[in-house]
Amino acid sequence: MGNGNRIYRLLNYKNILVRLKSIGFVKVFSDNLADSLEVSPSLVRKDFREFGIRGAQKGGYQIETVLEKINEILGVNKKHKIVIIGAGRIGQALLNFPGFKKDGIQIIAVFDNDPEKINEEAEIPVYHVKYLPDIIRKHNIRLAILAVPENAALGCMEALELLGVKGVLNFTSLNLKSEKIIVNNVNIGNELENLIFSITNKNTD
Amino acid sequence: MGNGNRIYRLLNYKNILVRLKSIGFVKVFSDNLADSLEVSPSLVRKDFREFGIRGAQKGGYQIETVLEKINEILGVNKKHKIVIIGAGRIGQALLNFPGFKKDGIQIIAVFDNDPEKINEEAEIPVYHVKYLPDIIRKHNIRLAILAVPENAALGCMEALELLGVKGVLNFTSLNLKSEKIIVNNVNIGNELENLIFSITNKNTD
DNA sequence: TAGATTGTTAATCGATTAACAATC
DNA sequence: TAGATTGTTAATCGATTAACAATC
Repeated sequence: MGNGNRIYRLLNYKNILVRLKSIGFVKVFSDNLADSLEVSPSLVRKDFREFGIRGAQKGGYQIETVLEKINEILGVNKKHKIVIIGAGRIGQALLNFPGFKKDGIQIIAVFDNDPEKINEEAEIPVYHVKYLPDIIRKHNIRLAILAVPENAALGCMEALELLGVKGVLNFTSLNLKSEKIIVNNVNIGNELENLIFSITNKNTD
Repeated sequence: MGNGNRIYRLLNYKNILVRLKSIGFVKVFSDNLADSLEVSPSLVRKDFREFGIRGAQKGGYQIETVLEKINEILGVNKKHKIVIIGAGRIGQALLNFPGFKKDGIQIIAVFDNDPEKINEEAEIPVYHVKYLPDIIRKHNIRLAILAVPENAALGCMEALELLGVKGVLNFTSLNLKSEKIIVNNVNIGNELENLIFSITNKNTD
């Protein structure tokens, strides 16, 4: 945990600020952001101070400045090359996911072990998984998205560890951990079950 | 927040217990689960007590009993009928998502406004979105998965509110809120950016 | 019995909020 | 100036852990 939630808040601030900017806003107050994210204004100011984002005592925060700083903090100013492992439905959905098309994110290749899925001539090529080491080394790739069937997940993780990959976004239902790789587990099944719990136990006030 | 994290832990306990059961285990100790989830044994015991799951002072917890209780708490013993709005790549990936095939989850229909995507004869039919009200009322549906383009998200939410839907699992990049509906926002772009932050700022200890 | 594990209370820890002086 | 907002400290709140009596 630590300041884990802070980063998610930062991402939310960013989304709001991008929208505000697009409708011509220039300044924003901690109060506005607090309302929108349902936290206290103190927390917004504290978050900003934590990352060295400074406001003006009277004029609030300059949206442009805050956005630049947030992008710098998040590291999205730099190019990030990623690969997707698994060209099944989830892999393909992620390949075309609009949220990955922005910022510095560049999908280099997709991998699968099904010959039918291979397409080395595509704009973003789909290679057989046996070429994974070559491509990762050639492009010095540090990030991988894992969208394979559950029974292939551990094997992929081992390969990625050996190849020196630094981060994995894991869409399999296996809760993966690694000493060498930072893993972010996205468990869609759990998200649905959590929602089911919430509507079942909703406090009807 | 509140006990929000507690439910996610419960889902993780469940996943571990299912695996333990499948390899023939009968009992489990708070210590084992604590190691696996990287929390303290006290917390495991506290979580269980909170939901009325009792162990034996010497013999730990009966896996079968705990699983039944967890499923009861999560409400997955009951049938849950859901619809998916949006038959694009994400919608289709979710339609075939293995994690949704289990438990009491039943996907009734998919909706889209693109005539090319309509397929009313499929095993899980894809209807034009104009039939959304009919189907929701007919099947008394309380859960919807939102997988539409960003610009259609707010309109869908309004419709779902009017139709009395109780919960929405939102895959659009818009952070949705509602007075009437419990919304669980799954922002895949944010998850990737969070991972990028983590590998950029990793403390190399 | 001795040993081990639960159930539960008290202590700790960290995150969030309230409050307010500084200042534009 | 008066009013409003930041920056920051102290207070609060809640979640987690430590500790240990109860007990099998």
